[in-house]
Amino acid sequence: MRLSRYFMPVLKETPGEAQVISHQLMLRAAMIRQTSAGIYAWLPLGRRVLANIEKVVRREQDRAGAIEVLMPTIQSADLWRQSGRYDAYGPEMLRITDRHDRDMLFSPTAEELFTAIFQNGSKSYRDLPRNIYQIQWKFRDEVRPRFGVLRGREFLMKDAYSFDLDYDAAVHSYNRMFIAYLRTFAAMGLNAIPMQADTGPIGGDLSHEFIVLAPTGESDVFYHENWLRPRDTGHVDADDRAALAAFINGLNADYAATDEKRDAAAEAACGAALRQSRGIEVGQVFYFGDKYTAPMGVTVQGPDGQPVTPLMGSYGIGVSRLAGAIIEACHDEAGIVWPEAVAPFRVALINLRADDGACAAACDRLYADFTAAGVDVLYDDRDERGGAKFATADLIGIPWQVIIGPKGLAAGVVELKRRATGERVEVPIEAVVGRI
RNA sequence: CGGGGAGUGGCGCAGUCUGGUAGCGCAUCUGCUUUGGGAGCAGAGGGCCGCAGGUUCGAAUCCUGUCUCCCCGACCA
Repeated sequence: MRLSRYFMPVLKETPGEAQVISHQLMLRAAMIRQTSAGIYAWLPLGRRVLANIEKVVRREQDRAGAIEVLMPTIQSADLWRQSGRYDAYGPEMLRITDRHDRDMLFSPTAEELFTAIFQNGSKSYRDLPRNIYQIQWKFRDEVRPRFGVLRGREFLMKDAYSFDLDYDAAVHSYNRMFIAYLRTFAAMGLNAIPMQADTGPIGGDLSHEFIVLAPTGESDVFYHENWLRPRDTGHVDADDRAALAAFINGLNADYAATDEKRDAAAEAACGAALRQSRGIEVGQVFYFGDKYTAPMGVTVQGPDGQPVTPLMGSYGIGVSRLAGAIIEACHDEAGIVWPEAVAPFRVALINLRADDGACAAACDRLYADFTAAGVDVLYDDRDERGGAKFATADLIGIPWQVIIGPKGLAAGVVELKRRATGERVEVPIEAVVGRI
């Protein structure tokens, strides 16, 4: 993409409405604009980041055997009356009336609809287990939205729902999502710690929140210092029920809990290794058995011909929240420092002298080469001074900067700068595409 | 929802107490110079001062109402 033709209105000054660093940087880097409290427009750069986060989430969900669907955002109140949540959910649920005065709502989560759709297509125990997910916008009418996309009212979320025949199988489904989550967050450059968690309005008796440590986080969290070291999940076979359970039980032997689930005895056992911090929740997994299937009358026919009520779990990842959470974890004084997996572009191509014919020609050629090689490149071909281009590239956090100026070009080299470390090396111009 | 604060060009702010032709920095546009870390000079454009009433000869400024946004708390993916 040529910056001279792009839509990327970066801000030199921080808007007064933004308090936390990720919110400030998302506004300054032209990722988002607020349209009302807790509701944001996603500009091109932000949209690319969202798409990249989705890509990672989708890859790990698919790998874990989950199947993607897409449900409506606007739902009828009927299903929610069946489950009893229409009254239980409270004012957080955005309620809408259509022209026929029918009660509708903007979905804050989708257990009811997934359960109904599942029942509609599943009659036999042979149809189990299944795990179905979507990546879709949700709305929760928070009393006080804040911190930009970390706590918006409208947010993009991956939500998955598992259906199993018995408790052991359901726990295996839970464990599969558990390890998929560890892999998902690790792939984005985050160390997300699974912590014993409250189940809230979803209900149920087994739940973990995945927490990214950050001083601006909203939750107080408590954990064993072992969690500061990221865990390797590469060797675990998620299809092996016993091995997976053993791995996850091993992880959970190290204490980690949110404020509501603190355990004085377990904390005492940690001794000096106990840590306290603030954290951002980026995902949560729940097991809740027949909480929805029973009241909604969902059954499949078992091997013996008798009806069986499937047991469920649900699994959320805050996709739009992750954009903010990653920035909280990955930034410096100059701006955002994107992990490669989610960066809006991989390379910022910086022409230091747009008025110099040789520089422009070399840049145009490199731009074509990068594009042909399938590398996402943002080409700063604006008629600006070098300093302004460096500041912009640093602000928006592109992992690699390829810098071309008249001096280097005369010697046949360009400069390659790594955003994360600031490290720069001179590379022969023909070699630079290969280096990335 | 309880408590606090704020709405003035795109962004950041001053002006409000004490009513009298709406200002500054950044950004934008034009020209010239400049060109390896947010350039300099000169000129220009852009604002029913959140909205609605009221007081007054006259309101960004005073009064009443209302909307919106932000912060602390309670609540939450």
